[in-house]
Amino acid sequence: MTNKELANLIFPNITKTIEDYEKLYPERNLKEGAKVVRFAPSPTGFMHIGNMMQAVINFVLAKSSGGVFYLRNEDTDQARTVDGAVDFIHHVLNYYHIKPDEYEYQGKIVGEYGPYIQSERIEIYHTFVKYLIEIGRAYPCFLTKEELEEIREYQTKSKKRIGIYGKYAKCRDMSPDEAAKRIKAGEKFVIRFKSMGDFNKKFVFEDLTQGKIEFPENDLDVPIMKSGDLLPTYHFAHLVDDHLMRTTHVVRGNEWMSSVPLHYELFKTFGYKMPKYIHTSLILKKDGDTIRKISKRKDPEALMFYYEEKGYPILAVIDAVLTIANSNFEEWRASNPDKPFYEFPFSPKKMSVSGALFDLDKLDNISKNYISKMTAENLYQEYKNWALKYNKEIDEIISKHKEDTIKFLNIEREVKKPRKDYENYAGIFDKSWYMYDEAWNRELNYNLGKVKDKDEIINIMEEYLNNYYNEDDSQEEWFNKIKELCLKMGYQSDMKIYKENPDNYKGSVADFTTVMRVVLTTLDMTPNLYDIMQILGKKRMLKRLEIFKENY
RNA sequence: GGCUCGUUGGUGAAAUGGUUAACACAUUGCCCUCUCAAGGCAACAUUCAUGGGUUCAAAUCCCAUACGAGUCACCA
Repeated sequence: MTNKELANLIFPNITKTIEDYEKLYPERNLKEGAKVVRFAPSPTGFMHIGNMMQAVINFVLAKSSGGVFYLRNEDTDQARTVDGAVDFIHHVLNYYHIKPDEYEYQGKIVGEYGPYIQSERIEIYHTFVKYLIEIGRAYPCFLTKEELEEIREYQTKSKKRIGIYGKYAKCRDMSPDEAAKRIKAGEKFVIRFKSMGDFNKKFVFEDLTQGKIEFPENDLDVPIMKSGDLLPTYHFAHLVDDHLMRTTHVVRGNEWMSSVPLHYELFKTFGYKMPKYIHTSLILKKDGDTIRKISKRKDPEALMFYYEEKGYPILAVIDAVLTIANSNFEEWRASNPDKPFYEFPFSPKKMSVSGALFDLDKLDNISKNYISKMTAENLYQEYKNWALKYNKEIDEIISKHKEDTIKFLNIEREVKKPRKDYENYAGIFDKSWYMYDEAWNRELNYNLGKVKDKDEIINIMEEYLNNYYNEDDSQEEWFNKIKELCLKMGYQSDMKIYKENPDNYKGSVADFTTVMRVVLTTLDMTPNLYDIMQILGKKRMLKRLEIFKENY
């Protein structure tokens, strides 16, 4: 029996050849320098921040070069597939507006190079596997789990390199006749690649991020097709798909670096041009004193749910990711504050080689800046969208008081250096609840400062609200009146004079306004009091005073 | 254990043999100020994992050591 006959025995229904596919998926007709990239997650878990980084890098690479960004679903591990993972990937890409040009979802294929779901490409893989068997570069292997375990144990004990190579590749030189006999007898087998590499020889590989790296040649006979569902392994699918889909740049996690020798040999065997590689560093997490890989289980911020639930602006998350991904992004952003992120000239060489800690403080900072630059209307809309999804009570309140909410959000906003109060939408209500009467049915804790005497406080408030406050006053008039009353009641309105002789007064104008602020909001730290009073109006302020009388 | 990569402050990092080791975040202090936020001004690595070497000169080049990471599945 020949190899060809053996191949036919294993794949009796495969009639196409690899040349057929070559014609079916021709070279893409793109302008010089256009990059074809892919985001190829496996649905074995929910999309996390590391995936996000790759998606963003891919998107930037494609957009900035006039290329193609496609999404491929790597679902060859059927056993570990997680329900909802695929939906979530699409949701995230949509939510962040980093949509692929080509994809396949809910039965719809967009693009000429599909199917884009690996489990639907099984015939294609089989064609390529069949070809390898025909030319004698792949073979069925009948080693059982137990036998493999034995080999590994022996190798470990005798300090040999671990893996199926050389004399350990027991089925490598089996005659096609025997293989056929065992297949016909119903024995389980995988297809292994027959490596011709020499571990003692080296070759140089160039990674776009890390530069030239010297590797020993691959000499492992790695499985390329699994026994049960006959799906390809990652390595083989990578070869077939990235060749046929005409990928020019592969962005993938650093954990793939060590399979480069295998991939190199695979591409060489078929005579295909290898794509360029950008191996991204891991995202790490500081856990007490140790630094480790960020964990989906332990770190809520690892999963992309987190940022949406907290209500971080999408562009803030993307900027934070790019800040980690590329060391000169921050500088670029500083000089191009209004450009879309995908115009950033991403340079793989500027990627950090070692893993980076994902810094939530940095995200907060970026996010505060973004939110501070939104218009109040815009922020209200985003805030409402968030509340609609994650907090119905807040949604109800802010919808009912839309005008006041926008006014409040606008305090010290339309100025050159706006306030930076909020890092995400989830945090807004905690910093504005006191503006809503409905929210006052909580346990009240008045954060008073120097002046704590209840009668004195009531005295100040009544005097002020009844005889001084006028809602038509400008901020300057408002403050002059406060100073006037404050002097009259034994406080000092001039901070400099006060500081010279603090003992001569009941307090300063700051202590005086703190009383008002706390009665009206319970807090000693709020945005501009004048604006808050304007929004509240006299009637509600009097009501707040009543509440104070009852609760303090 | 084999292979590969890495190690600059609390964090992200710049510097690619040449005076005081950029910048940003965080932290702390001061100023401004009705509080806060913002802003302004400071402080924060006598030193670039450690030890040798090359050089007039090293965080930068070489060697060794230590430590860390990834990988070594019919998982991706």
